Amino acid sequence: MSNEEEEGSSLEELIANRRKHMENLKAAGLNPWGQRYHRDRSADSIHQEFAELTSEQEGPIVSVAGRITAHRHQGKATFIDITDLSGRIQCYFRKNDLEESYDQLNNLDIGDFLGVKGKVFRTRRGELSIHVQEWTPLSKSLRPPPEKWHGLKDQETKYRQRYVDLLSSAEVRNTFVLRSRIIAAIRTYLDGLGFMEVETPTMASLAGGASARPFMTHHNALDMKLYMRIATELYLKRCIVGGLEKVYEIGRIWRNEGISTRHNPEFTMMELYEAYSDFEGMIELTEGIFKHLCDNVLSADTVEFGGNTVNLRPPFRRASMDSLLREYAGVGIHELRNPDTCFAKARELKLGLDPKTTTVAHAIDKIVDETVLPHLIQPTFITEYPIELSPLAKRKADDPDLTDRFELFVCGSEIANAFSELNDPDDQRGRFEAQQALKDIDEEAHPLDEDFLLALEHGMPPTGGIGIGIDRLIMLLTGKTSIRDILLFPLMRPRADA
RNA sequence: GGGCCGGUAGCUCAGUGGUAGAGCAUCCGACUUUUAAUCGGGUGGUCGCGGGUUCGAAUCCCGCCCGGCCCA
Repeated sequence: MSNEEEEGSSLEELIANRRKHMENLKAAGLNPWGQRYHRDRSADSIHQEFAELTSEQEGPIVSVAGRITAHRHQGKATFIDITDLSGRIQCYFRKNDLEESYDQLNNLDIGDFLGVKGKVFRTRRGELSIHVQEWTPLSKSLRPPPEKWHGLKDQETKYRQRYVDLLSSAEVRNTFVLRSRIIAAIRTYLDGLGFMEVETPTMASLAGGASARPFMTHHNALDMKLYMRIATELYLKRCIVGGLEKVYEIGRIWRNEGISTRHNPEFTMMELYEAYSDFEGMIELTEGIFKHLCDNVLSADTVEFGGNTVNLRPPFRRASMDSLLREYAGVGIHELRNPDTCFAKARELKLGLDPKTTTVAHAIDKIVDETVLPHLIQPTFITEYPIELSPLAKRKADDPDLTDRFELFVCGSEIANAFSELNDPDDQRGRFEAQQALKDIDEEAHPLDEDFLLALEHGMPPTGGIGIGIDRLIMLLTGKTSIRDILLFPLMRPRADA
């Protein structure tokens, strides 16, 4: 042909082309950046509603809006696929019907937003479509989307530019829709049980309630050091002291640790406290949540995760840490609480732990990780944690070296952690002090929280509490083995040249 | 922090020492029920960045950046 301009397909030229189309639309009196648009159907609802429509029949006039995901120009007829969050619908444009506006279709590009109005019909080839009578540009996409068939594969771009990942993949969109539904279902379930959702500080002068390194920040006006929270536990228990009885919080937690397929520095935790309950009550509650999710979100009892089929329909297996250690490590929990036995076992397992820089609690944790967890594919409550690992949990009545606590593991991954809450302020002070004694070798030791002890001295009823790692749970329910695939915008190093 | 793998056109990928390729997208042309539309013709590259070896480097060597997987 004889175009005077240099035509090319470098990114700059692709953008220039789209800008030219934008100008052409403006010149034709069409606004490429659109206005509010009334749509009376979603793409999927049309497929639902007119599933039985035959090629001989004619449906009503409908209006839909979405992104152009395919463009099949065929002389005096054009097919354009419009995709919205619900799905895709094909739109059919004829020159006879549209007169001069038909020619303006040339100025639409894949990726643009478009509103259409027309009659529902079924094509010769059997595809339900909209015979367009009116179309309205809603927004221009000045940059080209990923390839239509293979989509976006590059992991780095998928994470750095998640919007591109989302707009080019219904599967990715569905993962995040499912994430939202899971969290909504948990709220619905807890609200139905009479729990109230509360909000506690994400920044405070102390970061307690868990073993982790916090992020630090600074408040200018007060000129004070602040920590980002690593758990919600100690504030939620203050709520129980105050008589709120049944509280939960679904909120962001920050832990200053490495990044891996299971760790992002900020993540979401659900913590819940119920007065007059205990860890047994938390088992019932956990199983209730899973049952609710199976029935209302998954509509299934099993999920595929990392090559395993996991049955999430309660009840789940319960096993004490002692029995599991005896079975898989050949040593009981009471023996392991002895530092000599513990580090001898660690050496035997080649865990590379140095007694001078490692606490017994950490060593026991590692031994369990190494020997027991790989065997726990199906949901399993590990119960009766030793006191060293559980500085905020109530002692077992018949064995004060153990606690009324459990953790729920699925596919070797911790999903929940719960216990009967320690409400004896003197015992709690002792536990905090024991943590302080470890500070030299364990920088993640719990800080001593005087204000929390003051609260306990006012009296906290017997209470059951639980924390559920929402991201881990969502990984499990969506079958994603990397946390980055269920976080919209995972933390990335900045690009040097971008 | 360590090991392995990867970074080439807007996207998906070939190319392992001798003139940078394909498909899709894009541009031009044909085509009034197509659908990964089809057919014909074009355009498009700092081969992640920086050094080195070589007559010659996307390719070999060294360093760095970013990402993935595994390990600690």
